[in-house]
Amino acid sequence: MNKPVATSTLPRLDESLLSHLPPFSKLDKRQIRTILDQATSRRYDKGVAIFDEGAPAERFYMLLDGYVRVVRVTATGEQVTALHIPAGQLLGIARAIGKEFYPATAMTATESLALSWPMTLWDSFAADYDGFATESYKTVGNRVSEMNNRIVEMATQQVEQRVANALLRLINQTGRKVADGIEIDFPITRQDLSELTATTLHTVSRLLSAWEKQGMVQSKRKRIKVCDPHALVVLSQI
Amino acid sequence: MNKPVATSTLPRLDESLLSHLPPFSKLDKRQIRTILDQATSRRYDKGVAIFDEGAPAERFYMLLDGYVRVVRVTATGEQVTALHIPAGQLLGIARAIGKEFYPATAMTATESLALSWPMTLWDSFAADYDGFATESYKTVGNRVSEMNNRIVEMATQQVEQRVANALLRLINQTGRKVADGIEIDFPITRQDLSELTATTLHTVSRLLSAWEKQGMVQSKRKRIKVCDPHALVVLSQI
DNA sequence: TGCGTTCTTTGCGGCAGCGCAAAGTTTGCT
DNA sequence: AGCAAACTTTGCGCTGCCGCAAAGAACGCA
Repeated sequence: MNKPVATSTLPRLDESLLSHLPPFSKLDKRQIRTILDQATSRRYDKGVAIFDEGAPAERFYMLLDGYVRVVRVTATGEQVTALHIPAGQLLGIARAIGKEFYPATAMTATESLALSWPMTLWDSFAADYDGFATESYKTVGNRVSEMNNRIVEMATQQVEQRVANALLRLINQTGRKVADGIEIDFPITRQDLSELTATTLHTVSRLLSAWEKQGMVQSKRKRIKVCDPHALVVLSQI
Repeated sequence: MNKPVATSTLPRLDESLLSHLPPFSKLDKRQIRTILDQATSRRYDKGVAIFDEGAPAERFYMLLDGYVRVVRVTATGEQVTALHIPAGQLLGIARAIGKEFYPATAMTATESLALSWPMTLWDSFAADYDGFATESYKTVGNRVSEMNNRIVEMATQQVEQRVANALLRLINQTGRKVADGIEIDFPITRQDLSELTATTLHTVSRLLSAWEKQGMVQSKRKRIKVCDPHALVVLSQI
């Protein structure tokens, strides 16, 4: 779990970075300027931790580019991915749920770019900026819903259905239209998918092979393209 | 899913009902009086829904007595219990996570008593009463943590360990010391336990039988007593 | 007290998916 | 180009757990 090397406050962040994102979309230029001037911008390599589970929640983040996996590690060292977070969302908002320590590790799934602020600014943002608190709580709400869904899924569905669901969620969140299908637009391994669906990389590999034979997906190393989303939906709803 | 019959505002609610509960503990007598005067008190039979998944989130609740299961029902009618909520906690606080509809069904596990307020009061409570909002968010945070734990558990542990964990959680939350062990102080069936741990009542029954033979638990109809919690801890951590 | 309902126990067969193993493929590095 | 590391595929045997079934035990009600 190697930390990123350099912290850099870019000379001048453009206001358009934030102005269209929900937690900030109600603010005027001057407010956004202020917020940006307080922010630290940092680039992260792929596969590094933005913050670690259990560490003091000293900063909160806005993911500007890339994808982040929210991961928990078990006593025996296995990783379980709780969520995928796409660009444009807040991250590490422990303060919004009254936590002083990060409850999970945030790991970049691709090279990523994020702004961050000291957690001490959280309360002033919430107080000063209209809609900021509300939108943050909505973010929490969405994640709660997603976790809820995953619990139900894992409790009631078979591996094949869970993997189908995970793929569908991924192409919904982060899908990119290509020639003959929708591709997950970041590198994702069989291992990653297995950690998302509580199975093994072997089983995922077998499933993808089978689906490929049926023309539902196409995959190569770290790339998965869904050709027939509808077939997956059908599969997932058995 | 039969609804409770009678709504009754009791003649005079005692302030001590709320004064020691975290979301209200920082308030003075006059404030609590005001809050109580706005509250509706209602008794619920065992096994009824306090509110239903998907319904407009029109009220929020404080569970004064009893136990509530937070349940989601799948397309095929199976029930999955996401959480158990003991007395003394807020319930149905959809507003705290920016939701307009209840994300799950709250079902009483025992006869219960709850106060409730119209959701329109949520914002004024948050604005007027010191600590109310913060404590509510902490409640959300704790539930997020618990859900997270359940996801990890279901992803990595075997049935035996999950059931052991569920029992331990139940005796921690709602355990009552008795002669030679700790008893879960509300009626819980094998079926209930299986819905908590994503398995079948048969498997739960078999496990309890086996554990009883080893002297770790004692159980009768709807009652489970843990005699050797430590042994369960050991089991759950394999 | 007797009867229906709800809950629990136990046996048995089957199979989904895991664990292990080994070989094949792609990528990055020097 | 050549090698190591990372990722993927596939086969095979095993087993934990489910599904089905059926009987037994406890409770609630008339």
